[in-house]
Amino acid sequence: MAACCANTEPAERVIMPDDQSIVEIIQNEILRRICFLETPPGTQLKEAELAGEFNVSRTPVRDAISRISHLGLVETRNGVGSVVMALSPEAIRQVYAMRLELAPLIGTMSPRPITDDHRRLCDDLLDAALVLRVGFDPGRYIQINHRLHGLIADLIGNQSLRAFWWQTYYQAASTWHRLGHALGAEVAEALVSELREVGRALNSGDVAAIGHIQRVHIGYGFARIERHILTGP
Amino acid sequence: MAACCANTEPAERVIMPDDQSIVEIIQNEILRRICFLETPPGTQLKEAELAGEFNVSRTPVRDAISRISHLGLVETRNGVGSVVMALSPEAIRQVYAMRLELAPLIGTMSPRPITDDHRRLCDDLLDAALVLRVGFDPGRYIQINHRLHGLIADLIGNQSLRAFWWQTYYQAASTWHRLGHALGAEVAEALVSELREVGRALNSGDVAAIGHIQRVHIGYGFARIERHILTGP
DNA sequence: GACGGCATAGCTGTATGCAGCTTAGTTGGT
DNA sequence: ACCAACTAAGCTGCATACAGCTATGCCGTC
Repeated sequence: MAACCANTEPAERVIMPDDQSIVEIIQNEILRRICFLETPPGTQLKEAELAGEFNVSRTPVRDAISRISHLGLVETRNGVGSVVMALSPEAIRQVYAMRLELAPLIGTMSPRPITDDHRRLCDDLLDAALVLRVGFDPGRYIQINHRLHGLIADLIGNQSLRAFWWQTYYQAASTWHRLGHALGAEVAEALVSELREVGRALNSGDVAAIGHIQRVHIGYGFARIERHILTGP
Repeated sequence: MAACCANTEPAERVIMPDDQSIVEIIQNEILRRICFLETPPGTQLKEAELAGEFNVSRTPVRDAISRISHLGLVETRNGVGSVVMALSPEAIRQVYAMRLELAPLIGTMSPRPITDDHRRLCDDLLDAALVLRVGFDPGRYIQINHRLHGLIADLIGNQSLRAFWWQTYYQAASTWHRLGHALGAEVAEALVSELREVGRALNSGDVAAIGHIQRVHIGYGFARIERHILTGP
């Protein structure tokens, strides 16, 4: 569980002995808000404001924003501010193309062992998703997706792959979470299917299967995005 | 040529209209020094010292170091300093495993067109490598390798893949450049072979071939590292 | 009424000061 | 001679002040 090469990883360990610095806390919180659509594209991330919220000075906030700038989700311009950006349709396509390639590698590149915790979490998420199918709630949908992503990322043994998996997740999340608001029933149904398949693979102890399940459902998600959002290049 | 998702990319365009900030300049310079072994593992990166060198305050230097911290090549500890780290043998293995998977994708994920500039550069590099074969010079070896990497990265059309390609390059470079010092003749010979094959592929206009050539030679390089450096886990 | 220039408010970029932490060296005691 | 505690130096982490840039709204002019 080395911390190396795992910047964008929220490090939400079971026991969190406060070993992450203030900058990392702020960084992860900003990322979470972006992919949870709490700060949708167009929102200004004012350093002074965030500084007041976290009871720190502008310095750590500035550092946090600077660290996540490489994801392309935030653009900072001098004299103007840091604004949350929606990735261009072409960028989204490239991110998804990358995720389609990375997914099958989850099971082939030294995956980590499946534990009962993983199975339990998957069951819980499935229950939550079933509730979602009846009455859709965008916030809960995003949260379930997020925790499912964390579950799968936890099975990735290769540090580089795990870091890339998180990076592309954050880049893609904002866009297709926005889609969830539009067509709740469809994505809820898809999420239930995905969780059922993942649960089956977990019970079989087959991490490779999970990788391919991801590959399949990322493809479905991308098709939905292409259909409903992406119009221009 | 969007700047999105391309943090670790040195942006050494033909015309560099000074559009990169001071932080980015310092960031790229630090990374260059690390992978050129000018600041070998164990070296302390003192903020005040670098600040004096670039005629700025500690703030931008601090930001630059913070931005590259996610690569695992620098570890900053409070009260101690920022020290250049050698990746653990296991981390190196994982980075190489990742590069072996990424390489074939260069040709399949919307590669960019080959131009005469690419062919000319490859010829120049081959000439330089031939000279190297007679009298080996670690510094020149590293530089040729670096420019070859830049050439290949320039053929990658997918922004995510290009960013990952750069990230894993920096992570791997320091280690196998260290190896170059030890066995000059062998790596020089390998570099000549690689450049000849890349040149042939460029003349055929076959970017996919270049991806597979990379895959092959990364495998060779990794085997050399396993043989000569990696001993512990 | 419309347009151009200007002033002003607000943000980021940078410099600097200070507090806290770590380590190495030193000094005193046993 | 050895060990322990202490002291001082040096570094990072954070806070704050200021300079520079940008956008917006206002006012004067045509």
